[in-house]
Amino acid sequence: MTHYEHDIAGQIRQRGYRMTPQRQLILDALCERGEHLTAHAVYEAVRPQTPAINRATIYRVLQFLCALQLVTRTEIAGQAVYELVTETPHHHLVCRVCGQVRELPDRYFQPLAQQLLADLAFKSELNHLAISGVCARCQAA
Amino acid sequence: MTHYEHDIAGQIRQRGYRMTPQRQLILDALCERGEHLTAHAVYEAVRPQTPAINRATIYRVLQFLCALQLVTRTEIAGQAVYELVTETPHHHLVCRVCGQVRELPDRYFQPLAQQLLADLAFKSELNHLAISGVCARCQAA
DNA sequence: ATTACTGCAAAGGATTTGCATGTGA
DNA sequence: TCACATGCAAATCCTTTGCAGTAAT
Repeated sequence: MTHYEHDIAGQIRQRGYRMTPQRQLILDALCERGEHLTAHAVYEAVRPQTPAINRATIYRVLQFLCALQLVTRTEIAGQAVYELVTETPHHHLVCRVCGQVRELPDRYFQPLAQQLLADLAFKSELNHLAISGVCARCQAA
Repeated sequence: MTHYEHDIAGQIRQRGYRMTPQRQLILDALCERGEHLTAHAVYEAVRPQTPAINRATIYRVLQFLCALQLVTRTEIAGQAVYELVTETPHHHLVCRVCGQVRELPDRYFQPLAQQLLADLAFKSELNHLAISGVCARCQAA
């Protein structure tokens, strides 16, 4: 029962929805791992604790959490992955060659976000962006 | 037979692969439309001219072109879309509310790309990035 | 007591694969 | 010629949906 989950449970109820054991477990999984998890990985993480849980529930809950903007969905290397939205947004550098994923602090994007707002009045939600490229190690090789 | 396609045919052959009518037609479709096309849209665009073409071929050719970095694949609003890589890269602002997609010139990303290279030695390939947010019109509403 | 949520099972859609045939270099 | 590509059909994977029952508020 961490800070995030507490917060989230409150937000869910405030908006007129219900906090269920399934939703709690899925949030726990997303919180504990921290990494981006595929729907399948969430399913596997939750199953030991609730073997009766259904895949459809996983998908519905993830969709629900995305709609509430509590979770983000990104495609990395052709796979849909989900991650909790935190107070400190971050992004990902994905190496096209070795597949390594590295986190990137949000401050790299702040100038861009400001410019988009100033020039185009576009309010970007840069929460979990994946940037493809080649990492230092693979450039050397 | 445009500039791009000429170039591309050469690159394909140089690397030891073959230029087939199917590949040419798929490239034509991507070139003429310019927009991002789904695999299905490519199929529909090509079918009038080669009714015998198979969906599997579309997928195989798109995969092949992505591997050669002649085409990019991005997910926009949950849909995989493909687009020719051009000399003038561009990106996309996707409004979360109304779904509108607007092009964004590459120069917005150049400072970021330079910083990633300088700080982290990461050579980003910012070719066809989708940024989610809320457009000016939807912010007002 | 309501009505949101879940499990189940089946459907749906997108993408991949094995294999025989065809074709570009 | 001969390896690369395509067509066909079936398989696979991911995700969604209808419905009846269950549980959170």
